[in-house]
Amino acid sequence: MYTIGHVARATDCKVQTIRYYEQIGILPQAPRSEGNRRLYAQADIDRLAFIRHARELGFPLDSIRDLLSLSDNPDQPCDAADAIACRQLDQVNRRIERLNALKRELERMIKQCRGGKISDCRVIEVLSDHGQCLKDDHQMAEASP
Amino acid sequence: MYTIGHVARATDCKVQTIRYYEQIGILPQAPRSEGNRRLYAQADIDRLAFIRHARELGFPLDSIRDLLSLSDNPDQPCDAADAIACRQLDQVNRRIERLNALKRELERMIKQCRGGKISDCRVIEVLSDHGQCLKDDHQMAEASP
DNA sequence: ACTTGCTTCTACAGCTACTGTAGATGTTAT
DNA sequence: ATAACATCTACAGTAGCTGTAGAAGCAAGT
Repeated sequence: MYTIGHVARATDCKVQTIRYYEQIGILPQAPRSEGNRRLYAQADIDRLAFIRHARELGFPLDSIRDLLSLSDNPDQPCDAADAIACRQLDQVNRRIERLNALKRELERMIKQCRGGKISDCRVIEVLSDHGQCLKDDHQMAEASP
Repeated sequence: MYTIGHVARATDCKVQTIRYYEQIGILPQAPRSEGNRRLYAQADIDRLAFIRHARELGFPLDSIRDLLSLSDNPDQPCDAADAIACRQLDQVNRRIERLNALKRELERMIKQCRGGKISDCRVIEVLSDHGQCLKDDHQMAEASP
């Protein structure tokens, strides 16, 4: 069993954040020692590491709750899990695409920079790209019944 | 020139959020109409779209400010821009890697699900992966089974 | 046993990045 | 001209932490 401080160090997460996660129910209530200290097992560390990574990737706690429900209830009806997984996969794919666009632009800039000058930075254009993700204003003419 | 409502619709961003961004200086003070309404140009829409995408990807406003400074000051010393771009590129690469790990696991689950049962969901393991990103505590103890 | 020093405890205030609401005023369609 | 809606300012509230205060637990050295 690990102390909260150990868990915090292992996951690069603030002690208060761990207590906060327990409070909002995304981490289980930790059992306590004689002296009322929280005690954690490896599984708790894994769960917390998962939460932290997902948060850093920009997932809101509600999505993370969803994802965790997949591993918390491995016996739930398959189509429910499938729906959650598909929805999340969709999100993940979109994120990867946009990150790749940003990555390419940053690389282009760095390369150009080595050559001497930047002067034309297109980071904005790269992520503000109207074609692939925005309002349906201009693409709803496609599929009407 | 566009109204704030138009900009909000074009970028899928709340009107109040736009005013908030102006207030904290990440968007410029918009010029006003006769009747005191804010007026925006296409460049503002692009900038805002960029900010929104970056936020969705989990970048804090401070990082976004940094990125925007690249396009705001295209004539700044190259090494400063280079440092910012490299730092951000690094972040981006790490995010992409982790998202790919999550993607693979979600795909595995969905595939398995189509086959009938999930029962072994490893989303947590996938993102809590101690080998590639966490504290160096047990990096060396890894060799023992 | 005592003291020093660190960790953990609860409780609560403060922060970032929004989001919602109230009440007044501007703009547009009928 | 009047209704309906958009925008204005100002401020309160929310999510997701983060910091601080003050008390209590615990481990090491004397």
